Amino acid sequence: MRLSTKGRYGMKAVLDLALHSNEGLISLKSIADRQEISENYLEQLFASLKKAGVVKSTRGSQGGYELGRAPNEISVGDILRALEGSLAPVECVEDSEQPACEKSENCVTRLIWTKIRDSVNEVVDSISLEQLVEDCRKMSEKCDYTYYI
Amino acid sequence: MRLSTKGRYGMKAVLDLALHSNEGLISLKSIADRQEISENYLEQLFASLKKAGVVKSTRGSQGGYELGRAPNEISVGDILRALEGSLAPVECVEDSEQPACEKSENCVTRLIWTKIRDSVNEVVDSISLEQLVEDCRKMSEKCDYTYYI
DNA sequence: AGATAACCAAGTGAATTACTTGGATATAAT
DNA sequence: ATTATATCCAAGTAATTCACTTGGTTATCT
Repeated sequence: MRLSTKGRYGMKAVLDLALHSNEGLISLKSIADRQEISENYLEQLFASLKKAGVVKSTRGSQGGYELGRAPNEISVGDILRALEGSLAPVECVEDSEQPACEKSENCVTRLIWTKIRDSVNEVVDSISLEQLVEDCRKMSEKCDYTYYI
Repeated sequence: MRLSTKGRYGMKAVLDLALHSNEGLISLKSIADRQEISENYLEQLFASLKKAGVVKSTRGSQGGYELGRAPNEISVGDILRALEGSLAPVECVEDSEQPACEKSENCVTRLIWTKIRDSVNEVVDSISLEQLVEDCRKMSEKCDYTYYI
């Protein structure tokens, strides 16, 4: 039941972006340097994030990324699902997936997987990026938020 | 965030065992046949389940497995954690793990992982094997519970 | 003695993960 | 114009993990 590095790195990267949003466009290189993540790998993650509308980009020199929406309109769930896909514990309860298997009507274990899926989604959807930024500021007032994420 | 086959197969197998518990000791072969899981693979899963006290075994001819405790004292969480290890989404919030990383005190994303972990554990600990058996009986009264799991 | 079934360790092919490599393209500064 | 800086994009790849299989040993009942 582990999150992959996509979810973990991506979460750190987007929070980093949010914390530096007052500085205008942020390059992946600067995020990569601060968070010690491969810049090329971050590119892949940001492609997914962009597709989901979590971030938007400006190309060329002095270009970079910014948040796609206001921080209070981006949830942890938006970020994680953009990177990890569905957060379902098994394939047969993926939100999109309709048919499941032919036994799904009489499947008791499926009820378990559904509850786990809903519970996880509820948690991650209840936390906004805005909240995280606030928490971060409270945690270390004189910190430059460079590493402490 | 997917469960591995250990968790999925193991869950099915233990429920199968519970549903057939009136028949005395149950061999892995019979579970393997009914649930269409490799018997040798089930052996590995049941080694973990036994270690956790979820099942107990009797060796030799006519031997087999039975539940280690009453069905109302076995939770889905007991079964899944026996098979999957901690259900934490990242290493740094594994229940056992103490040190995490040196930044954990000031780590905002860690709060997210903790909430996900707690939420998942809450769900799986709230469902007992007894409940599942009841649900199963209700679902198909005249079914022999062979496949519908 | 034979059959049955749990117990155990190690091996293995396939799939996935976590990247890297090597570009092309767009834009601003010089 | 040229250069530097960035995003964008498609493949490739080493390492790890997963999902088993293989080949036994040991215990118990008939």
